[in-house]
Amino acid sequence: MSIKERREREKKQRKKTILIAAMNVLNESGFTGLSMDKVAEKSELSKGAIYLYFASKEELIIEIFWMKMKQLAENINKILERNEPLEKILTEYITLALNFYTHEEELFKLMLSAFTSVPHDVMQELRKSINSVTNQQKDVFVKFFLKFEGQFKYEPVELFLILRGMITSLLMAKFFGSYEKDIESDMILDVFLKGVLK
Amino acid sequence: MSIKERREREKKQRKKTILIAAMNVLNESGFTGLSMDKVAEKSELSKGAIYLYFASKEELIIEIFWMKMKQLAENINKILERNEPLEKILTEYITLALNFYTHEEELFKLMLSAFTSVPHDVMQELRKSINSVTNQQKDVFVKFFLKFEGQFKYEPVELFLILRGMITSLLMAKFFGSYEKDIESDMILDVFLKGVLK
Amino acid sequence: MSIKERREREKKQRKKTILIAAMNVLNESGFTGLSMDKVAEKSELSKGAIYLYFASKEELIIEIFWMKMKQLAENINKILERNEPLEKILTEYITLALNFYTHEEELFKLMLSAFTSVPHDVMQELRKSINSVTNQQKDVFVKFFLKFEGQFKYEPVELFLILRGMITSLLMAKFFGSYEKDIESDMILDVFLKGVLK
Amino acid sequence: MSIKERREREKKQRKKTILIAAMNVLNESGFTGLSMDKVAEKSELSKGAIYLYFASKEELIIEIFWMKMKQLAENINKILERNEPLEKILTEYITLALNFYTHEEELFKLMLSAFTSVPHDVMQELRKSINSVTNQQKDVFVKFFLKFEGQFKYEPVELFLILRGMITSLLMAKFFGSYEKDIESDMILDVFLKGVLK
DNA sequence: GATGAATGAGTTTTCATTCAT
DNA sequence: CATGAATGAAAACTCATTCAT
Repeated sequence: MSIKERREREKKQRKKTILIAAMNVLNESGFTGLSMDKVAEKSELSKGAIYLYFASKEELIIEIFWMKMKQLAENINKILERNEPLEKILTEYITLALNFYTHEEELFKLMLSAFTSVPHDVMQELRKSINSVTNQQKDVFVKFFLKFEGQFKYEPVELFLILRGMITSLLMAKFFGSYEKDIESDMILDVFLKGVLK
Repeated sequence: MSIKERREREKKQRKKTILIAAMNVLNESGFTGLSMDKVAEKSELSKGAIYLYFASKEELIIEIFWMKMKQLAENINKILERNEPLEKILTEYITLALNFYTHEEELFKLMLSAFTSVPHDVMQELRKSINSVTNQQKDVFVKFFLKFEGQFKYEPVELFLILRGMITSLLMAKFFGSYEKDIESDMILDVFLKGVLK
Repeated sequence: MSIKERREREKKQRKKTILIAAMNVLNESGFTGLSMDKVAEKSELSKGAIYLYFASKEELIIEIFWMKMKQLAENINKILERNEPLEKILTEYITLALNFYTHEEELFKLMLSAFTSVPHDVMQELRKSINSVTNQQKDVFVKFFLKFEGQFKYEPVELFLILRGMITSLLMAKFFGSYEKDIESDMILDVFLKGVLK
Repeated sequence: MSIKERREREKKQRKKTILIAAMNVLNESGFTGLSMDKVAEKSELSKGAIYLYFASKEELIIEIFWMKMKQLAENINKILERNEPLEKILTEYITLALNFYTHEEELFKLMLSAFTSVPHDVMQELRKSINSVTNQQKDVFVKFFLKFEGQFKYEPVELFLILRGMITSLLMAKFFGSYEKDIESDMILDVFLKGVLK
C-alpha cells in the first residue's frame, strides 16, 4: 500500500504546486490574463501535465477559489469561536479582514472577479463553490450572532451581510481610489453596532 | 434638409439598437462573453456595421456604461436636490438604487469588473469613465450631506461610502445567492441613520 | 450634342479630381494605406461615386500610374528633342531627373511601389501600363542615342538602362539614408560617358 | 540528451520549412498577398503552429530577409577578401549578384518594398534590418576599394553606390520587362571601370 | 447620377485542449 | 507519467464592393 500512498501524496503535492503557480499568475496577470501556458511555465511543468491534474481550465479556476476561500474562512472562524465580548470579537474580525485584504489586494480583486468577469458557463460551477464557502461562513456568523440574540434588531444573516458589506465597500473605495484615508475599524464597528443594536 | 435629418435620426436609432443588443449580450453571456460577433448577431447587423457606429469594442462598452449611468445619475440628482426631510430623500435614493441595479445585474457586474481586471486591459478607459461618474456622485452626496451638517458623526465622504457600501454589498449578496429575501430599503436606512447620526 | 459634350467634359473632370485625390492619399498614407474610403473622403465624394468612374480599386491605381508617368515622360521628351550637343542634353536630363524626384520623393517611391508592393493580379494589368510608358520612354532614348551612333560601345537600350539605373540608384541611396552628400549630376554624366563612349 | 537534440533539430527544420513556404507564398502572391493563412496552408501546418515559431508576421518577414541576405553577404565577403586583381573580383561579384537576385525576384522586390511603404507599417523593423545589412555591405566595399586607392576618381562610397546602382537598375529592367536580353556582367564591369578609373 | 449604410470575407493573433512520442 | 508540438475555433478589426434610396 505504501507505494500507492506515496503516489497519492505526490499527486496532491503536484496539484498544490500547480494551484500556487496559478495563483501567482493570477496576481501578476489578472483574471483575463490567466492562461494555461502561463500556469505551465510558472509551475515548471508542461501544459499537458496540467491536464493530468485538472480536467479543464474551469476546474483549475474553481480549485483556486476553493484554496483561497478556505484559508480566509479558517482565519475568521478562529476569531468568532472565541469566548469574548461581542465588541472585542467584532473589532478583531474587522481588523483581521481589513489587514488581510489590505495586504492581499490581489486576493480581494480575485474574489470580486469571481462574481463578475467570469464567463457564464464557468460561472455555473464556480458559483456553487463560492456559495458553498460563503454559506459556511454565513453559518458561522449566524451561529455567532445567535449567541447575542435579543440584542439585535435584525436577523443574523442580515447582520452578516451588513457588516461584510461595509468592510467590502470601504476596501473597494480604498483600492480604487475614491477614499484616501486609512480605513479605521473603529468607525465600521461603531456604525455597525449603533445601527443594528436595539 | 429633411433627408439629412432623417439620416441623423436613423443613425442615432441604429446606435441605440446596437447598444441595446450589446446590453442583451452582456446579460446573457457576461462580460467576458461579450464579443463583437455576438453583438452583430443580436443586433441583426454585420460585424462591419458595428464598427461604423463604434470605433472599437472598448468604445462600445464605455457607451453602454454611460448610457446606463447617465440615467441613474440624473435620477439620483433629482432626488437629492429635493427639499424634503433627510429620511425621505434617503429612502427614495436607496429604493431607486436597489431597483436600478436589480434590473441591471450585468451593469453592476461590469462596474466591478472594471476594477478587478488588469490595468493594461480593454478596461483602462472604462475605469476612467467609472471614476468620473463615481466622483460626480460623491460630490453630489457630499453637498447633500453638508446640508445636514452637525447631525452626523462622520464626514460626508465617509457617509457616502458607508451608505453606498451597504447597498452594494446587499446587491452582491442578492446576485450571488447568499441572500434570498427581497432587500428592504427600510433596513438599510435604519442601520445607516442609527449608525451615523450623533 | 453640346449637352453630351458638357457631360463628357464634366465626367473627365470628375475623374481627374478623383485621381488627384488618390494621388494625395498615396503621398500621405503610402501604397498600403491607399483605401477607397480615404480616396472618397479626400475627393469629397461618396465611396459609391468613385465606383461610377472607376470599376475597381485596381483600375484606379492603374490610372494613377498613367497620369503620373505621362507627366514625367513629357518632360523628358522635351529635353531629348532639342538640337544640342550630347553632353548638354544629358546634363539637362540628369539635372531634370534629379531635381524632379528630389522634389517629388513620394512620386519616386510611388514608381518603385509599382514594381514591388502590388498584389499580383493588380500587377498584371499594371505592368502592361507601366511597360507601355516605359517602352515609349525607351524608344525616345533609343532614337536620341541613335543620333550619336558610332560614338557608343553599347546599344541604345543598354545606354538607356545604364543611365537611368545610375540615377535611380543614387536617388534611392539619398532617400533611404546611405548617402548624405548632394548628388552631383556631373559625376553621373562623367562616369556614364567615360564608361560608354568608345 | 539525444531526445532534446532531436527536438532541437526538428524545431530548426520546421522553422526552415515555414520560411521556405513563406518564401514560396511571396513568390506566388507578392508581398501584399503574403498572409499567415497562405503560409500555413503552404507549409501544411495550422495557422497557430506558425506562431509557435514566429512571434508575428513581421518577425517572419524579417527572418526571410535575414536568411537570404546572410547567404548573399557571406558570399560577397568571400569574394571581396580574395587576393586577386580588381577586375577579376568585380566580375565575380557582379555575376554573383545578378545570379542571386535573378533567382530571388521576390526578395529583390521585398527590399524595394520596405522603403516605399509608409513608415508606420509592418515594415519599420524590416527597414532597420535592411539598413543594417546595407551598411555592412557598404563598409566591406569601402574597405575593398581602399585597397586600390589612387586608381579611382571617386570616393569608395560613391563607387559602391554606382556599381550597386547599375546592377539594381538592370535587374529592375529585367524583372519588369523593358530589357529582354540576359544581363551581361561584362558590360557592367566595363562601363563601371571605364567610368570611375582615373 | 450620387449617396453612404451595410456587407462579408479577409486580416493578424490568442489559447484551451489533444495526442503522438 | 510527462512532454510540448500541433490544432482550430475563436477573438478584434479592416476594407473593397454593392445597393436601396
